[in-house]
Amino acid sequence: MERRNSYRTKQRSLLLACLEGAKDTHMTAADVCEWCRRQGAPVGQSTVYRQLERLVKEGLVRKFTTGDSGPACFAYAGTEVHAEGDSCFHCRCERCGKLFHLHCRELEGIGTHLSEKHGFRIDPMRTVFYGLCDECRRRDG
Amino acid sequence: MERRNSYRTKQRSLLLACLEGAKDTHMTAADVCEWCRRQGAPVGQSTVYRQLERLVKEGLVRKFTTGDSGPACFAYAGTEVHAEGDSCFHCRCERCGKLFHLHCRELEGIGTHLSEKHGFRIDPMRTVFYGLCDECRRRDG
DNA sequence: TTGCGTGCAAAGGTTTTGCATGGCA
DNA sequence: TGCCATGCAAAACCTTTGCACGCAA
Repeated sequence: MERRNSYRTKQRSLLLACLEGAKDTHMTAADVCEWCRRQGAPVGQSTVYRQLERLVKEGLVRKFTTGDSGPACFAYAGTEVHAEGDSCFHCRCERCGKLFHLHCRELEGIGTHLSEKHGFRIDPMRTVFYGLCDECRRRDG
Repeated sequence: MERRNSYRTKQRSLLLACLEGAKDTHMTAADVCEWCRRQGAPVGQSTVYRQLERLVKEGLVRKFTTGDSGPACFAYAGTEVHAEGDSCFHCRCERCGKLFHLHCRELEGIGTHLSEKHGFRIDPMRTVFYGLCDECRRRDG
């Protein structure tokens, strides 16, 4: 297998640094774009999309498609939080649209439970819990 | 609790009939639009989107996303009334597309857990678990 | 030098929104 | 009659693509 497409450009490093520096969150393509701009090194959005796609293919970054019609989220893969096989689940608030991620033993149990009792192997990367976040619940009831 | 937003319009019935008549498939908003047109009763796309959204909220219809950046899919969820607080979860196989209903004490616990420990009130109506079903797992690995 | 990567702009496709009209209760 | 729903068109949104230029190897 030949090693193609492997130029190490400034932009690529920048994107990787961006996501690596935000290990406990996830960012949309737009977030990444914005972050680069603020660093004083703007990166074209096509490049952002293309590099992110490549990084996902290479396994350095994980992509979450959240189910609603919002943008996809990306997270650095080289951490505990979003590591392979790890059960990091996401919650989307239907009111404010915010996306939270949850890392919790108890929730990991549901994966096991689903698998053992229902024969269903859940994909945490694709699964998003919809509901109402604490903040919105307090504010609006 | 007042009963708002409950006009029974032709369009609403039509959309419901469309999805009910395609129980074993899923349709995109465009598909539904097209179906209505062929029935000789075209429905505006805004209406399709707005009604589908409402039907999803009411629990009569389920909404899915395909993972790639394609359109969302909708499927009839059944006539059974999902009472408030009822934890009927749905699983969708990403391989074969099949939809499973899960009614299970253990899973009900996650609602409580999310609420108590994470301040997140889950909406089972809207939440879908994505993953791999038993059948596909056996067949394809 | 070679060819991949970049960036701009434009296209593409899906979903949402504003507003006047029409229909249900 | 009083709302709510509809429908058109336009906007908003996210993502992809074409193409010329720039940069890494």
